[in-house]
Formats: sequence, structure tokens, C-alpha cells
Amino acid sequence: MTTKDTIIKLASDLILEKGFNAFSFYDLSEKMGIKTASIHYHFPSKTDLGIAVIRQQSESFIALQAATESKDALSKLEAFFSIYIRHKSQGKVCLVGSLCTDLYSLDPAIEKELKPVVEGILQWVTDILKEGKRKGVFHFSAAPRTKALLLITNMLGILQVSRITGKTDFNEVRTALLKELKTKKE
Amino acid sequence: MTTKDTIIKLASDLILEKGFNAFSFYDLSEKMGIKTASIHYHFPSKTDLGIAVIRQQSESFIALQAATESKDALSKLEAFFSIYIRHKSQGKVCLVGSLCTDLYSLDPAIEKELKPVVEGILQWVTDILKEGKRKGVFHFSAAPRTKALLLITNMLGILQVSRITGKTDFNEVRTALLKELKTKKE
DNA sequence: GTCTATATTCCGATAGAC
DNA sequence: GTCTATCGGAATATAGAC
Repeated sequence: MTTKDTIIKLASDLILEKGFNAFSFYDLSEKMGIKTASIHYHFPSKTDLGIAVIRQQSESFIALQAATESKDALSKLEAFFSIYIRHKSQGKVCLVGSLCTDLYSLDPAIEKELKPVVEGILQWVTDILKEGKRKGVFHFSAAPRTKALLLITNMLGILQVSRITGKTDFNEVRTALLKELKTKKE
Repeated sequence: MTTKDTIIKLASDLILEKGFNAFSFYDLSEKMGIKTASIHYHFPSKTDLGIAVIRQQSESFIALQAATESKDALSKLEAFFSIYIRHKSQGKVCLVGSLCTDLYSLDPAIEKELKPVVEGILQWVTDILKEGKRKGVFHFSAAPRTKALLLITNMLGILQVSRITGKTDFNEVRTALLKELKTKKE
């Protein structure tokens, strides 16, 4: 892995652990054994680094989307959930939640970069739900996009809340969501 | 309102707007027309101020709980939602979401203060759901505490996500949640 | 209770040598 | 591409006068 990629990876970890405003170039320099000036060589400003983190996560999302393209709706949804499972196992929140709470304190370029990513995720989950409903494996009555917002906010929110209420609540919520989606109504 | 209360109110606003790590005593001093040293007289440390903000919100929650005690379950749930509606109208996220994303960068005293508050809210919503189900006005299959987590994370999450996806998504989600709860299954 | 003044620390960022 | 050195600014916090 290049130095640049290592910086992005460690910055990403810190943003999901402590928040964008709570991590510093010095934190990275300590972990990497290089000086802060060297980090500035790769990313002139902290905003530049933030944007790189968003792009990296976006690519990761798109790769997961592509890798599960031929699978059924349930597998796709489980792939989507797997992202949050991994985050939870590391005590992290998700990038959207972390950046959105701090959004109005950040450079507008961050919001600009984040917006299409969020919309892409929302579209992906919406499509998964539509497909699942069409094939009769998912059952829900709300509009697909609304149902996608519900699922996304449940996962985003439980990563945050379960930092306080306890780790087991994450699986409680994830399991309930799957069960509810699979259950036929009326 | 006393100076102390004004500080708490403005600090609360800033935490919900920009996050704990992004606001400063200087921000408060500017808004109030007093110096930062005067704020330190009331709150020796920023952590002390954070704790005061949590206590104030906790009292506000408990007051709402008490004020709606004799009402029906639907009214209680709408009272709970009204908190988020007010926040959304001001572009704010909720205190739990804001503090949880930054939690691991804050003084442990913050977490200690926040934990019983979150548990109190969770208990309240759980009780509302239990009552609603018993009286036949709410319908859901998950455990009441799990369903409460789902509702809370939906509201917490949509305050954050709708900063990006657009304001109307908040009402979309809120309406869908109420409709789903009121709909009888099978 | 609020002020001036200041101590201290930390952070983002840049210049210039290697 | 990484280093040393440093600038400029901002933030928390404290001392002491009023």
C-alpha cells in the first residue's frame, strides 16, 4: 500500500472513531512514523484528505455493488448490512453519520463530495428493495425510497446509539429488520 | 433567563448544529457579548458545560414525559416525535446523535452523563409502544424495546441524512413510521 | 460576575534543505 | 517524498483587578 493510501485508511478510521474535527495530522504522523509535513505533501489541506476519504469509501461501495450485481435481493441487502457489521465490530460509526453531524462545521467541499455518495447508496438500497418486492421475497408498504431511508437510518443510528446502550443492540436491530422485511403481511 | 441558562441554551444549539468539538467558548462569547473568561466562571471546563447541556435536555425530556403522562399512546409518541420536528426545522441533529459520533473523543464524564439519559428515552418509548400495543392502537411484531430502538434510530438518523438528501425526507419518514405502526397486520 | 491579560497547548499549513 | 523549523492562529484555561 502506498503512503497516500495508508494516510487515507488511517484518516478514515479516525473519522469513524472520533469524528472529523477530533483527529489531527499529528495523530496520523504518530501512527505512521512520518512527520505532519509529509502528510501535507500528499494532502495539502485537511479538507483534501477528507475528500479523499469520501472518494475511497465511495469506490468501496461501488465495488460491493458490482460484486453482488448478479445475486438475489436478499444477498444484496446482506452485503449492504455487512458494511455496518464490520464497522460495529470496530466500534466505529459510518462515514455518513460521522460527517453529517459535523457537516455545518466543515468546508462546503465536503458536503459537495458527500452528497452524490449518499444519493448513490440510497438509490442502491431502493433498487434492492424494489427487486425484492417484485420477486416476492421482501414485503413492505412504504414507497421503496422511503423504506430505503428507514433501513439506512436504522443502521446508521444503531451504530451510534449502541455505543451507549450496548453492543448486542446492533444485532437485535439488524435481525429484526431482516425478519420484518421477509414477513408477508395481511 | 440567567446568564448560566443562556450559556447552556446557546451551547446546546451549537452542539446540535456543528458538533461538540467544533464550537468554542469564543463562539458563545461573541453571541452573548461577554468574554470567554466570564463563561469559564460559570463552567470551569468545556466538559462541565457539556454535562450541563445533557442535564438540561434530560430535564426537558422528563418534563415532556410528565406533561403527556395521562394522554393516549399515540399522543405520547407524537410528543416524542415533536422533539425531532423542532430540531429538523432548525437544521439541527439530536443531542444523542451529535454526542455519540464524537463520543470517543470526549471526556469519559460525558459518556457517563449521557448513558442514563439515553436509557431513559429508550425506556419511555418502549413503554409507549407497549401501551399502544396493549390498547390495540399500535401493531408491531418485534420486541417493544427493539421496536423502540428502530423508531429512535430512524428519527436520529433522518435528522442527519436529510441534511444531505433534502428536508422533505424527514416528514416522509415520520409519516411512514406512524402509518406503519397504526396498520394492523395479517 | 465580568473584565483584561496572559499562559499553554495544539493544530493546520508553509518554506526550504536533503 | 520526507525532513527540520517555524509561522500564525485558535482554543482551553487561569490569575488577578474591578
